Amino acid sequence: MFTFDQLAGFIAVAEELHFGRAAERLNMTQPPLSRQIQKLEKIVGAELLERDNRKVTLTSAGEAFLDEARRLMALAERAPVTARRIASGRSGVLRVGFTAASGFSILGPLLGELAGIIPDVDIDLQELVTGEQLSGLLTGELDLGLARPPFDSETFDSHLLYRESMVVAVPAGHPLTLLARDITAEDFKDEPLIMHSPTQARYFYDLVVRMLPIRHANVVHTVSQILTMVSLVAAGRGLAFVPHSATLLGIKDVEFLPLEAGRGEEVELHALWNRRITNPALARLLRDLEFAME
Amino acid sequence: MFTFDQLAGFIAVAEELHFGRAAERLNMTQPPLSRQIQKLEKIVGAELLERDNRKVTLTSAGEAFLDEARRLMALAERAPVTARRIASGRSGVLRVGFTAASGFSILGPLLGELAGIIPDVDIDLQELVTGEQLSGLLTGELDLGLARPPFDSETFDSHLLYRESMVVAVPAGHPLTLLARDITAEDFKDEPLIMHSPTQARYFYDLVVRMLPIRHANVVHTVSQILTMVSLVAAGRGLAFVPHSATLLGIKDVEFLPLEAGRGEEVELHALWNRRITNPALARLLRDLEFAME
DNA sequence: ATCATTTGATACCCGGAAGGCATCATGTTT
DNA sequence: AAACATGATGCCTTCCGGGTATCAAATGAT
Repeated sequence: MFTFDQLAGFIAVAEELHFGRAAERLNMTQPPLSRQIQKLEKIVGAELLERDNRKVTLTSAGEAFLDEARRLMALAERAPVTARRIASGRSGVLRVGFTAASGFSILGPLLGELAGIIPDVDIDLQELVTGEQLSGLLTGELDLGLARPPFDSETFDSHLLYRESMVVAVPAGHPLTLLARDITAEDFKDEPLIMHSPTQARYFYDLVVRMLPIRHANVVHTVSQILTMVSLVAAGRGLAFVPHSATLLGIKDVEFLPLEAGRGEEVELHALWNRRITNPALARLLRDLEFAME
Repeated sequence: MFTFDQLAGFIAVAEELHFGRAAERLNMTQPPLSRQIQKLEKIVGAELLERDNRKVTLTSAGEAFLDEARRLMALAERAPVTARRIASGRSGVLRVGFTAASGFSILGPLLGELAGIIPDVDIDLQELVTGEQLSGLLTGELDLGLARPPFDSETFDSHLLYRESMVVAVPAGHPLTLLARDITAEDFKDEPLIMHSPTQARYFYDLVVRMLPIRHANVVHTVSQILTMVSLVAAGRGLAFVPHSATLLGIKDVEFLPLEAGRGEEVELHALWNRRITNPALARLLRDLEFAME
């Protein structure tokens, strides 16, 4: 394999068409340059220059090789620059997981903010439930998650993004929508309930269980995605407790009713990340966010 | 400037993630390899590998640099070949990028056509996704691409080669294969979907998103190569939307189902090239093609 | 025709870089 | 705690690349 010095030498000679001047340009003397080119030609296996003891010309193979040589040099000069940019967090890829619910509320503004702080970093978005985000953060497939508690604060660091209240999704025209007052637990006694999955959406499940004594009899479905829940409500399969941002989904034939004051616990959405940060772009983001918060 | 040996050393270590094995592969001992990498890191100005006294991992800067290093090595290996070809009297080399999907349909006939128009030009084929082809065309590493929209028509000129319809790839014996009718969007409601990468395979991604109401919930993988998608389908990981030519891949345990008429949008394959043409062989090809089309 | 000039190639020498061997340092496993 | 695994370091030797001096061939002026 040839060396970069040989390429640089060849480029210089090809441009000057004169060994002496090329050598001067390269801050060396002519003899080693001559040998460099000879060696290069031997490695390439083709004559690149025609020496005619009075002038130097490029062969057609030499012209083609000059192209390649320039390309190689340009690439070789750029490579460390990009590597340094990534190491400093100024560019690269940030893999962000988000839950369906957050996608309809905070994700847009958050992306705008990210674009302000790390504009050269590509954001790779993946919609995942909290559990998937946690395992993604552990394996390093994900850099940042937008998810709900609980998660292990030993391994994950986090920042509270916002709280929102829970509301009840009911099919349009349902008797409860006619109530003049806020909803209470009593109102659900005989209503079929679409429940959160205790494994996939543990946070909501625990929350709802805490809010009202469940009557398992009435649980008609257990699902993990808010969107799915609301769709089922729209289809008249029952009621569901969903975070307020679900109202932004724009699903037809569903109404959202506020819960009795005090009973409507609030749910949280956190930005969270693995404490063992490996992605410089994330390190930079967090550092700049710290500054912004103080 | 670093040397090709350092690049080769880095690539070996990055692939083996083990200095000893990498050294063995390079027919050298471990100590000089360690120093080689250290020197390379010093030159690049960034940590490329994380040594943890038990295992070696790539930093994100290292990942990016690995990419560049591979490109450099590939380019460096190809350069002498093209030079020799030209020196041996053939009039040039045309470097053609193609997508895996096009490789199974149009590539064969196209090569025949090229051989008719520019018989003395060697064709250098590389399988690349659309995004890689575009960057290759920009840097001049590629002369001609066979790829799908979108691309910037300011910098690239193109010619539509053909259209084909999309089909659904399902694991053999899947319930949907028993359906007597064509598939509709409703049929996927609860099916895991193997999705195209929004960055690497933007065209397909946009198309599929357009075809069926976003149900991110069911996306199990995002991949960029059609072949990978079909393999994942074969492995029973889910369904996938692929162009009709994927049926030619001959992968076992996959069936392809047509989409409901009207819903199955057609996808396009274009031949495209950089408007700033530098390769005379490409100029000749295009000129002769113009003649043929008139 | 001869000789000075130009320009790339060759001969020879020297310093530094890269590889090999032996060994160290550190973390893991039994 | 001892053996093991694995990357880093120290030291020696070899070889490659650059420098100086010189050669070789072609040109052109007298």
